[in-house]
Amino acid sequence: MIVMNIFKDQIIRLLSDLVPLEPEHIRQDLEAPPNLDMGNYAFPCFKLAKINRAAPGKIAAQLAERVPEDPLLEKVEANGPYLNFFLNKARLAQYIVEEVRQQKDDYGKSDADQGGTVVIDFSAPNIAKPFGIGHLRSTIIGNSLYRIHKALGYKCVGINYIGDWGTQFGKLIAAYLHWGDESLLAQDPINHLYELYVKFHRQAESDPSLDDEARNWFKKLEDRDPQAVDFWLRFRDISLSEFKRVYARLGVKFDYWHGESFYNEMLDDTLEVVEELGLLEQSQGAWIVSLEEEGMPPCLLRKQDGATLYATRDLTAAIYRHNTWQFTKALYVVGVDQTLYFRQLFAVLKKMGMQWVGKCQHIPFGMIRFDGGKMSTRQGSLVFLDDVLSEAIGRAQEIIAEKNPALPNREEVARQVGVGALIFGDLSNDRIKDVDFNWDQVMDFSGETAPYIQYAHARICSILRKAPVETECNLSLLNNDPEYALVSVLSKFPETIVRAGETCKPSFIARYLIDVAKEFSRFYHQCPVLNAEPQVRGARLALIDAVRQVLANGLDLLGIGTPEEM
RNA sequence: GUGCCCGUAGCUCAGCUGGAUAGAGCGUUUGACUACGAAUCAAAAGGCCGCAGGUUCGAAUCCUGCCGGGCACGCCA
Repeated sequence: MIVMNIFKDQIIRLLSDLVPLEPEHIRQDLEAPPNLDMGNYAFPCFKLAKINRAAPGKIAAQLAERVPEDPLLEKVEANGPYLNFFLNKARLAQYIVEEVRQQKDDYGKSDADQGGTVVIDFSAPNIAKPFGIGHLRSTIIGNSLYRIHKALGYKCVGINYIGDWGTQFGKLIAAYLHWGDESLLAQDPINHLYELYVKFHRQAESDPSLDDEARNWFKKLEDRDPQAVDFWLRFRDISLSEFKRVYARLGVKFDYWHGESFYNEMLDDTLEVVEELGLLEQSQGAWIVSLEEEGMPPCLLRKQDGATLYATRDLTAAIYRHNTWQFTKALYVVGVDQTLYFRQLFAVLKKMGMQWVGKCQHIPFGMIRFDGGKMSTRQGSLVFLDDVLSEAIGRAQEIIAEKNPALPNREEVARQVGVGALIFGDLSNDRIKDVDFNWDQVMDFSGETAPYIQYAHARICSILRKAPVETECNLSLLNNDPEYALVSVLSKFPETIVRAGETCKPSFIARYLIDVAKEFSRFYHQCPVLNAEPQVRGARLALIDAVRQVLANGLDLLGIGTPEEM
C-alpha cells in the first residue's frame, strides 16, 4: 500500500461527486503543479469547460467553493483554470515519514512476485578486446534496470552475454601467430592482446589476405581444430579474469555468464528449425532469412564458408532464454547502433512463429565519443574503463585526504564515491543521448553528482550518530516550508521507481535523488536539528532518518554505494 | 541515396506522455563556516526551446517540410 494514494484517492472521490467525469478520467487529469506553493495536486478544468460551455477559470472557482472540507486537505483553491489541492501538511508528514521508517529498505518497492521474470542481457563485453568505457554504459544501465525491476516485484535474471565467439577470434589468432610474443602475453596479457588487435586492423587495410586468414582461423575454431581451440581458451581466460576484476570495482554482478560460445552446440538445431519452416534461402553463397516483406535487409545466418554469425547465436540465445525462464520481458541493453539489427532479429523470431517475441525489447543507448570522434577499438582510440575507474577513485582519495584525513575505511569509501560519480554521470542523462567523454566532467564532484547525494546522506548519518532517532515523536510538528518540501519529495519515490521501470530509464531515479538531496541541503541550512527545541528536534530526527533511507534506497537502485562518512 | 535518433542559457543537460511565469548543474559575479560536515547554502546575470508552416482553447512537447549533427543499411559484433 502506497500511502500517497490515500490522499490522491480521496481527492478523486471528492471530485467525482462534483464533476461529470469517471474517477479514472479524473485520476489521469490530476497533475502536479509546477511548484509547491500552488499545492500538491492540480485539476485542470479545460475539459469541463468544453462540456459545460463555460470558462475554465469560472468552473475552477465554482468547484473550489463546492469541495467539502476534509481532514486530509488543508485547502482547495482555484488558480486560473486550475483547481489546486493543498494537502494537510501535518497529516502528510505523519503518513510519509512513518511509512518510510517502517518499510525501511523496502520503501518505494512494489509487492514481491507480481510481475514474473525479466531477463536482462547487459554488459556483454567482447572478449577479444579490452574493456573500454564503451561497455560501461550497457553495464551500468543494465545493472540499474536489474535493480529497478527487482524493486518492482519482478524476478530478474541478469545475463552477461560475453562476446566470446566470432570472427574476431580468428583475427586475434592470426595476429598472434604473426606478431605475438609469449613473454609479453604472460606479463601484460590485456595490453598485448589489445596491441595485436589494433595491429591486425592496421595491417589488414593494406593486406586483405589477413582477413581471409582470420576467417579461416575462425572456421577452424568452429570445426574444433585443437590448435584454434587452444588459443581461444587461452585468450578467453585472460580476458575473463580481467573483466571480473573490473566488475568487482564497479560492484556489478550477473546471474549467468552465458556467452556466445555457450550456444555453439545448439546452433545447428536453430538453423534446422529455420530451414524446416521454409525461411532459409541461399543468396550469394550465404544462407539468409529474407525480410523483404518487412522492408528490411535480410538477416544472415550462415556465411559462404559455413561459419555462423552473431544473428545465428542471438536467435538461439533468445529461444533458449524463453524456454528456460518463460520471461515476461527480455531486455537487451545494447547501443543504438544495433537498432536495425534487433528489428531484424525480432522479425525473424516472429516469422518463426515465436509469439513471445513481443516481450523482447531492445533498450538502446547513445554512443560514447571521445574528442568528437567515435571511440574505436580497432583504431586504438580506446579509453580503458579500468583507467577511468582508477582516476575517479584517485580523485576521491585526494579530496578525502584534504577534507577528512581521519576517515576510517578510506579505500572503500573512495571507491564508492569515485565509482559512484562515474555511474551517476552516465545514468543521470537520458540513455538515448550520445555522450562526449570528458575527463573534467568525470572528475567534477560538485553540483548534480553522486557525491552530492552521498554527501547529504553522510551529513544525515553524522547528525544521527550524535542523536539517535527517538521512539516517540510528534511528526505533525513538521509543517514549515523546508520540512514540507522535503516530505513532499519523499512521497514521490514510489511513483518514480514505477516510471523508471516502465520506461527503462534509470535517469528518472537519478534526477529524483538530486531533488531529494537538494531539498535536504536547503532544509539543513535553514532548520537546525540538534539544537531545535525538544519536540521539534524529535520530529526532525525522524524526518532526516526518512530522507537518509530514501537516498540510500535510491542510490542502491542505481548501483551506487552510500558511505556513512566521506 | 534510404531509414532511425538527436537539436532547449557560453558549456553539459532536465522539462513527468499537450497545460500555469521554460528549469537545474558547471562556468561568471556577489554574499554565508565560533548552529548539526563549505564535496554545502543564498543571490545575480544568462533563452526567437535549430528554422518555417500546421493541428489545438493551449505546443519545447503532436504533424509536415527544410537546416545542422549522429547512427545504420549482406558475409563484424
